[in-house]
Amino acid sequence: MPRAATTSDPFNAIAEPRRREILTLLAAEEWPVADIATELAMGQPSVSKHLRVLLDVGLVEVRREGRQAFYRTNPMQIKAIHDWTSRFEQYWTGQLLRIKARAERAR
Amino acid sequence: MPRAATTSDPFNAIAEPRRREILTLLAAEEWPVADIATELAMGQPSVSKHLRVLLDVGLVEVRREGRQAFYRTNPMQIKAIHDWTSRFEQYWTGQLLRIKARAERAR
DNA sequence: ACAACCTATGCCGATAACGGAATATGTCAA
DNA sequence: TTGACATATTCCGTTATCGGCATAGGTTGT
Repeated sequence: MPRAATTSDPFNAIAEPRRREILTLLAAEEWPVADIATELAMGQPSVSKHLRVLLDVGLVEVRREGRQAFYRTNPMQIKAIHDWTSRFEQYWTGQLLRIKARAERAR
Repeated sequence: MPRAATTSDPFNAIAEPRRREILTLLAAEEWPVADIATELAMGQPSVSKHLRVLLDVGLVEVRREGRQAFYRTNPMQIKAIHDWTSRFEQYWTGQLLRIKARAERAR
């Protein structure tokens, strides 16, 4: 059995490097599909398919205007992933403090 | 072409729900393989395979002692993912502020 | 209505991923 | 050495995923 569908799990949607590129691009402002394809050197159908996945998990939003579709990142969904990783924050700060202390003992 | 191998991309390794469970369990303290399997109700070979993936991308570390292998989460690698999501932080805080402002205007 | 345009979807072949069962590797104790 | 124990790997069948190409939908302008 393969993993949970990309269309239902934000973590899985993020797993694809191309989709992370798209999210980064669309973070600051909305982009039409064709421009995304040009900017990231991808085929238009490929971009549309990735956007479809990102849309299904709520990582992007669309605004349709005539025959164009403007996509933009929905940061709140990325916050969900950020929050999950934050649960480990106490451990890596502890680790960083130990590394720092060791460095100071060494000099 | 499928996506980048789980063994080379931390984001991809994290995409599997079972592996996230393992990481959460191993965050506070190290665990031997058999205990992980019992705790999470998974088969031992399955756990070993997931740990292998997590080890390859550096998300866990091992300490071998006799015939046991104690695994623990390596928080620094999770920090890498955390850092990527942080690039979007300015956008979701902005979004939260707008929601808050709208709520206050409404009451 | 027709053509140009932008975007979405369907089909294809190749590939990686998963779980489960069996088995291999390695370690300890008698 | 032999057997019990802990973990790792291999094999197998099933399924999701990706890119590329062709094409379908929907919109605008003539």
